Amino acid sequence: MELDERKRKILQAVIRNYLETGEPVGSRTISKYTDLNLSSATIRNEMADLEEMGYILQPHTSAGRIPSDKGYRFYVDAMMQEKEREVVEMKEMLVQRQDKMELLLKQVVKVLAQNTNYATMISAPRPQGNKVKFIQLSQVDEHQLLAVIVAEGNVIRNHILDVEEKLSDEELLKLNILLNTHLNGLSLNEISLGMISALKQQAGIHSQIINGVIDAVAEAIQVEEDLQIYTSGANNIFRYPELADQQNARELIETFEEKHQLSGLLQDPSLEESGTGIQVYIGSENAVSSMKDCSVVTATYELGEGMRGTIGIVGPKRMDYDKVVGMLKTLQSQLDEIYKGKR
Amino acid sequence: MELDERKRKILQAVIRNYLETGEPVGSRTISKYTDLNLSSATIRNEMADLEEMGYILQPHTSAGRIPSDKGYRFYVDAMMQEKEREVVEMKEMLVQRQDKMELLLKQVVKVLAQNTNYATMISAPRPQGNKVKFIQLSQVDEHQLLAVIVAEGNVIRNHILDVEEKLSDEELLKLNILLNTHLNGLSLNEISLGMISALKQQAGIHSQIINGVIDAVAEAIQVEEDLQIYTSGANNIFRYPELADQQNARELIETFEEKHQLSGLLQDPSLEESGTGIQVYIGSENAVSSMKDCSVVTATYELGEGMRGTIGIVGPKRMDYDKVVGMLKTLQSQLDEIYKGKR
DNA sequence: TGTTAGCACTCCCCTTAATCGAGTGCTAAC
DNA sequence: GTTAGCACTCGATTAAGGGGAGTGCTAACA
Repeated sequence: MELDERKRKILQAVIRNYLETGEPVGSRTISKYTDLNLSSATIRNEMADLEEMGYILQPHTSAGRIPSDKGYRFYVDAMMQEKEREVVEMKEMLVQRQDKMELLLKQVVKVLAQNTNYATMISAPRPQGNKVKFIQLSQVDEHQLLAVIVAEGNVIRNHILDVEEKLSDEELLKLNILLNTHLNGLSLNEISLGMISALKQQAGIHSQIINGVIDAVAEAIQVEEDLQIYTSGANNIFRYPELADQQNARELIETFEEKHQLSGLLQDPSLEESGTGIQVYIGSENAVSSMKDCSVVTATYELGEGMRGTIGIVGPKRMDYDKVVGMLKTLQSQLDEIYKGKR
Repeated sequence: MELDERKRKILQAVIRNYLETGEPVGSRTISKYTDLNLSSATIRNEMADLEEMGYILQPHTSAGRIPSDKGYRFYVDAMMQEKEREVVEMKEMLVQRQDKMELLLKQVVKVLAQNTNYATMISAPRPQGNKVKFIQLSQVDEHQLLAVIVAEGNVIRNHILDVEEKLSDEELLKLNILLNTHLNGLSLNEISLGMISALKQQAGIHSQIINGVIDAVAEAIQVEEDLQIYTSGANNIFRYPELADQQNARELIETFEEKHQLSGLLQDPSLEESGTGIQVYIGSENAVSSMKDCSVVTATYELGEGMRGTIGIVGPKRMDYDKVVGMLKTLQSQLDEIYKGKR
């Protein structure tokens, strides 16, 4: 059987309607809803076909139809094609551009959650380069040294080191030069144990300090395995009865609290796959079991210097894909602008 | 009417039983539960008295009794007195002492949530001192300066500044000395506009940089109004039917997502009030409306150098106060030890 | 005077039955 | 190919009824 124009229209009408109401939709509704001027009986025939083809299904006999995952998939694919052009102007919510990355990300998910009424999540952009760019040791007070390590992508890490006694300015300068000349431009793999012991030797009595610095360096430039994830609006799931029953709600909330479960969805930022970096997972298409009744829309964003992260929206399968995709697109460009404006 | 020994015992039995089961408890149960050797009829008489006195109440006629807020209050107060002595050894979960404060706090709430099956929260210790301790400007690359500000309590803030052109080492040194001599030891109030313009004048062509530094300083030493709050185990509320209905659950989850609502509970760390720094809010005793059916136990902890934060547990009114208070006490001492071990 | 047994009564909760109605599939006519 | 009509299905909602836990009260007992 083929999915002709009329079937497509009916399918779309069913989905649209279901997106709005959350209730199974019957033939009579469609008959009035569309401009096809067909009677409910005809619609019924077509719907029976659509069901046979797997695009829609009945929760039980003599209920209306709801879209199947396959149906949603059809709808999303169709919509995405249209979406390719427009990048709407989004509200000026991000206007006060925060310098702190963390605050920015938190704000983004929050605003997004408020505007969409879905649960949202974002992974912090992870630097691709992970080389030491700059190291600075300073004496903070009698017994404390401050080590600042700047890695590529301006990832900064501070580390307080305890020392027995105050270093003189010359000693400090020497150590700084020593560290910078040897470590700058190196990645984690390139720092060998041999090099470290050589450093220690040159540092003489301050070899202990080298240890502390190396630790800090390692921490700064290693690609963090568990990416930072921020979430917001998890409570929105209560808006959707089909997600809000005890068991389900609890699992979902837990997933959002234990953010590591989300990393699977937010990892792998491959801008290539679809041209826009936007992907839609419907129902069991995503691997997180607690989200098997949800849809997840993710978008890869870029924050300059090849720093990439992923932003995601989790909602019911009947989510307003149209709006969500639009928002994510806007956000992508906004984030880009923020980065540009920032420096 | 007076709360004699027997009444007290019965009240305690009612509460204990209710804590376990979550069901209203009847006279017959108490008659067997306690070692008073009284018939259910006698218990009934006493219970009627207790109800009249406001310690317990009936959800509806011909149901058992449940503790009122006043009843809980009695129970908690009585228990706290006993509790004053013991500080149990807690599991060695915090053994791998984290250097990063953030990680430590996250770990603490998580472990606590897992062990208690309640929702938990913690506020990061806020420094009392808020004076500049040390400032360091460094050239990171051609067009970027790194400003590091260390405030008292070793609160460190980094700030990347853009500059037109590279500064020479002498210039940098001059600026560093300028900044440190003028700003060290000052609090936010003590940095006047006059001082800033004087600084700018002395900085000459680099006055723009001063602006950036001042911004960073302000950010570093201002007492953060909204304290950092970490939470965990909010999903645990689903374990308790009396909290888990749609409306309630949603509000609670939201409260835990929007952490700022929690700050009221975690602010004001006054170790003085009760000797242990542990406080219990029952039902509407706490100000957060979504928690009117919950009890909240908070404990002030100290992480050295007068840095104080608060840790809190939110659960049903029938929470296991005994266990919770014990845990919090242990935690207090553990955190203290961690701090000591750390430096 | 305090304690207890007994009993009628209350009221929630659970189960079962009945009704309702939206929506279907099928058939026959247009 | 489309439509009207109709019997049918089945979840949802409502109603009724029995069961039972627990109470308050009274009267008897130590």
